[in-house]
Amino acid sequence: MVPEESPAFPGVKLAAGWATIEGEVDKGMNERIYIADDEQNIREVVKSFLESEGYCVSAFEDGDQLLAAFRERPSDLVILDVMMPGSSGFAVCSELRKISTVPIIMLTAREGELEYATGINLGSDDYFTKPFSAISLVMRVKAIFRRMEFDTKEKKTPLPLVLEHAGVRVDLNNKTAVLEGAPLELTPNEYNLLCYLIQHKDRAISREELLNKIWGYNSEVETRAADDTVRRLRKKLSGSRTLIETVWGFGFRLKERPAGE
Amino acid sequence: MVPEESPAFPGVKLAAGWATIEGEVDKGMNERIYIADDEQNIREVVKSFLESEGYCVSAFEDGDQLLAAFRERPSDLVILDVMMPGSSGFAVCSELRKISTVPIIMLTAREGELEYATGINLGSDDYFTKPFSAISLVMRVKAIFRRMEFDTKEKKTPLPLVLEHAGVRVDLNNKTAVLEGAPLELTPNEYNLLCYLIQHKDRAISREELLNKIWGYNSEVETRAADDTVRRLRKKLSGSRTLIETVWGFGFRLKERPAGE
DNA sequence: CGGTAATGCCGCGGAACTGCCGCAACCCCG
DNA sequence: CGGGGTTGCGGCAGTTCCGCGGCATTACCG
Repeated sequence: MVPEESPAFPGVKLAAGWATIEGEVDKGMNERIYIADDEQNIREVVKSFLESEGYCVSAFEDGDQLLAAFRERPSDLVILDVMMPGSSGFAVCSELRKISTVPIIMLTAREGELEYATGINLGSDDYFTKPFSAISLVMRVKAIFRRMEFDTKEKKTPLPLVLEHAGVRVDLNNKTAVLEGAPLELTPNEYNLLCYLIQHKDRAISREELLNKIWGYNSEVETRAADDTVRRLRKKLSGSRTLIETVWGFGFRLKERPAGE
Repeated sequence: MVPEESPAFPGVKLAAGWATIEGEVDKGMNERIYIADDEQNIREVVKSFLESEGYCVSAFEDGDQLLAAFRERPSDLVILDVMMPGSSGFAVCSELRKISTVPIIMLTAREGELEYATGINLGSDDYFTKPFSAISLVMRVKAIFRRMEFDTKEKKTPLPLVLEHAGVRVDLNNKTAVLEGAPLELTPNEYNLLCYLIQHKDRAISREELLNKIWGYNSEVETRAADDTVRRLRKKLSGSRTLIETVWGFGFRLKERPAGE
């Protein structure tokens, strides 16, 4: 990556050393973050830092604008200054909490402003006292997203821990698959595909559905990508009684191979 | 606008009309929760939040009172501060574990990061570092109850004081590890990691889970940090029958090396 | 206040994975 | 039976992921 100049701070190199706080490049995750602060400095430096980590950031001059934008289109995380013209950060926080459980980070000028919240934050997930380190803030943001992802992942763990179909057994706990007793080496995509197919066995599933459920709704892959994974999965399942049929012009369907092949 | 004061707790600001988290409706379950914390703020805020979610909450100023109440009438979940007058949260946790398998959530200040996973090893189910989000805590509580409901039938074995796996023995009392009779020199992180892996042997564990459970929910380390500790632990375990597999694109899994070689 | 251990981060190189391309085979339908 | 769209296949290249050595910082300790 070529060192890029911050538009807000000419002469300040973003990529020199700290732009890549994590070796990760933009993965296209693009969680959206709203930030409200009346100080232009703070807005822009925080925005720059977060954007360099791949987040989609919108900055607002006061909390009311942020609130309006949030009602229009919610974000995945909110950063609020406490001291702002118009509604205070606390008020905005409360308003947000009426309509959402979005994670909120509060920024405050003095330690005392949050004294009542020592140890706990009522509505916000965390708070920072100015002056704060932009890197720390970025880390905290990432930690919050990490925790959220873990929570949601744990939450949607379905009831059956073991899927089985025609000699193929998939253990959701181990993330392992077994074919007639022999372990089956599957890549992540193949594994997810197999799970989804078994959970919807005997049902015709469109390519569109597969792409949405396995590759994600905002995936940019082409339709044929599903074909490839199906093909590779078929190869590894060859010889078993599990069969992935093609539904011509539509998608696929998992069936059990009839006895006399 | 100023956030309303909680009628029950003057000085503690609560937003009017908190949206029920996840919009779930009160099912009238009324699970009972005990919480012990010497800070009144925390007690009352947590109590309010949990009660607004339909739980029956009792708060105690220290762990001994909680313990006494628990012996009198057990609760369905316990929240323990680590730093308290009288018995520490860890001590209370151990005592509780002698008589019950009740889920326990530990709270601690951000300092003392080395003992992050101590609570986990003592049998607590989760670990929060202050400051934490009350909403996150509530979500965690709900997740625990959700999981409990799922494996009600599954009988939890009382937490063993010595973990063993494929020639590796870990003594939770001494915080020592032995490999085939020879003492194993482990750093704190390595020790905690090994404990967690053995306690969840054969299960695929994501990096997020490792970071959350061992480094703490508010930790700011990068995900690759887990890789490093795994690597160093692998090195010390090389030559044993204990194997830490990598689950590509996900995390790790502890297994026993097959007989061959 | 130096020395040692522990820990996390960086960058690299290899390996695994994955989407895409072109082509041939296939299917449906008139 | 022929044509147009669809699907399967081998190969390929770009991307992502992971383990490793090395290094800087921090914590611990005498």
